[in-house]
Amino acid sequence: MNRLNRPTIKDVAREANVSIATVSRILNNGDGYSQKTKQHVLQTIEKLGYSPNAMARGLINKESNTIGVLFPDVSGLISAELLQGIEEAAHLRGFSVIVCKTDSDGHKTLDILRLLQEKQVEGIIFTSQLLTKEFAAFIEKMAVPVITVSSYSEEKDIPAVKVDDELASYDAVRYLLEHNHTEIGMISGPPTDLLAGAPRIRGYKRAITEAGLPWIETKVAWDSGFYFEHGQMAFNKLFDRHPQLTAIFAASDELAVSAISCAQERGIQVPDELSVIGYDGTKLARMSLPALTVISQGFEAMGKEAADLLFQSIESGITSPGATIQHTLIERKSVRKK
Amino acid sequence: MNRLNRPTIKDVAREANVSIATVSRILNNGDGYSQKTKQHVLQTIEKLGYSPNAMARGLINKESNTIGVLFPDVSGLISAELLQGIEEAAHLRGFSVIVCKTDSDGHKTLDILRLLQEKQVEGIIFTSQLLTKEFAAFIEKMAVPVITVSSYSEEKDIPAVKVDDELASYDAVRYLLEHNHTEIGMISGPPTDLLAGAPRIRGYKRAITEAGLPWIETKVAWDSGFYFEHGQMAFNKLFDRHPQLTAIFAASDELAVSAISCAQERGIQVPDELSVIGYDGTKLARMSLPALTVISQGFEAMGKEAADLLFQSIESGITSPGATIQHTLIERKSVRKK
DNA sequence: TCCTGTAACGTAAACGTTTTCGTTATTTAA
DNA sequence: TTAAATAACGAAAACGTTTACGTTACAGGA
Repeated sequence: MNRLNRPTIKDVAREANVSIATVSRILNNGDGYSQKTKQHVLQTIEKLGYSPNAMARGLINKESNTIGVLFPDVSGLISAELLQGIEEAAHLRGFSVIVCKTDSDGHKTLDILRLLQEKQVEGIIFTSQLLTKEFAAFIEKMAVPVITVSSYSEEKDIPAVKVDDELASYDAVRYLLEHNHTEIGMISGPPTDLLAGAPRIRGYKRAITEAGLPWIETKVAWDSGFYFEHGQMAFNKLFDRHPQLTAIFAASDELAVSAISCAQERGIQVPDELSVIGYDGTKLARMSLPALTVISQGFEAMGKEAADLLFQSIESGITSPGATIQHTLIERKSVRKK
Repeated sequence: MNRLNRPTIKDVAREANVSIATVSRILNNGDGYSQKTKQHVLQTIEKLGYSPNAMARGLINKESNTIGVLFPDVSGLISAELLQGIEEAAHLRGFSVIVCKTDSDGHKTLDILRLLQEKQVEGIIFTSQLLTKEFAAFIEKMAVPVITVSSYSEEKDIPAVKVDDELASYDAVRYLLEHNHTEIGMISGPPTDLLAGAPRIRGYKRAITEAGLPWIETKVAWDSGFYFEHGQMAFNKLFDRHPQLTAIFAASDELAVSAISCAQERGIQVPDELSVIGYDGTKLARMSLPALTVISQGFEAMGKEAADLLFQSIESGITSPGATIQHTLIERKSVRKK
């Protein structure tokens, strides 16, 4: 008996007067036993409360039925909605998901990868964080499929599931332009952020210049991130220099909501005097006041898609090509209609 | 060589001309080897890129270094913030966390428990869902510690980490009373919800009656849940019957935010004409407009506390007494100051 | 000198499974 | 009737570890 006093397949075999091979065959519904013994064994399994040990099983089958998911931070809506989709897809396949938080710390990330390797995960989903060459090399040695979500890799041939950030931003600003805005500012993430910073700024710039409007660098402002707290300073920077702005494109839902708050503080009405369009399309956008018009990434579906692709890789052994997810524009109440 | 061509301890031993026992001893820094062989073995480990197999290790040690966490739904801020705390605590102990979503489905929940049992998790955190006798019986047989969070069990002796919902609600309504409100309505969850419905209504009722105000049943309204979508109907029910209300206690952040939206729709100013106090204290409350005054449960800290208690149980073998978390009232801008 | 102690290993069993071979007994075909 | 096929099992190896136990070699004490 083990420490936990859990019955093993041996206990079942002994109790049922058969060999462990027979019990195993019945559990995996192979063949090589009569219906009578099957019933009998099933009954003693029930009687003893036996449950197979996935570690022993995995040891011999070389499978853990587990994947690992890495988030820089797990406390927000983006990770939550992604996880919802991932868990859903995993559960359908009988897989479990181990959730890890990296704190965007390279050292910790490597530690986590090492841990996941020891745990024999069969695949890895890497979200919202640059997959560096170092990480890629490590995972390469792990010899399990990876897929990045809302990210990409320094290394080629790592599949990615993401929206086209530049195009999505372009569409957001186009929408503003189509509603007769010409004084459009942007609250962005840091331009040094190659994942969600720079590309969105590029989209903004392209839409502006294509519309024949002057490209004015100070019309895009940012702080150090994409959270609500980062919005305030950026908003103030923006409006101190450009009080004439009539529209803002914010690079995240939280930044957009922050902008609305700041506007209100200055007595600027949204959307009457200032239109705001967000980016992400989390549940927060629906709950904003006024409800936020956004470019939606559809995180839950994205998570599901990523997991599905990962499982395809796991089963087929061939690395997925990835997928670019179609963003959508959801019209709500934060942009003044023309 | 295995399917993944990963080197095993045998490969290391052969390459280094020692026995696997020696390699194992070095890896677990026991004693019984010279510094010279240690260096040599470490080098060949590095050279081969060897990584121990946690399943084999766990099989013999009877440990998985893994806990399971069950959420009814994983897409919201509450689960996200809880998870943040849980993951943090687990990682410190070298544990991994498997996240499962039950969809509040009893059958699925049992399936998941079975799966976690097979995976040999060493503990279970059960959140925001009633731990029925059936579940408790199953976990009892698993012989691993459980702890409920924001919930409780039909069975005695199951430790719980939660705030005192009734008291917290009482405090919320007291706060409203102290700010000279006498016409106070409540947007609640369904009173049939024994976890977060009934107790919060009780707290409301107690505060009202203790203040000498009449208990009017129609002043508490609800729909089928605690989400943003559930708020609208409840708000309308409430205000159609009681347009004189000057304050609302909402049983969740989302319901509170929903109330503010609905009020705005009716041209009611918050907080000038209507004060709103929320319950939960997620990040959403900070981002609301006006920023939401709330009873905060401190989910991240709660998750951490629950995990810490669980690990104590795992290590000591004795079942935790649980803990009731102190709620706090965070004053922001959604309640009119007296 | 011989004995004892200890450092530095190696051998092999054990963990709980799956699976490849047997090995029976029974049925079927000729 | 007999040979061959098949159904219904059991024995044992294997998966990658840890660990109890045994063994060797050498140092030090008497």
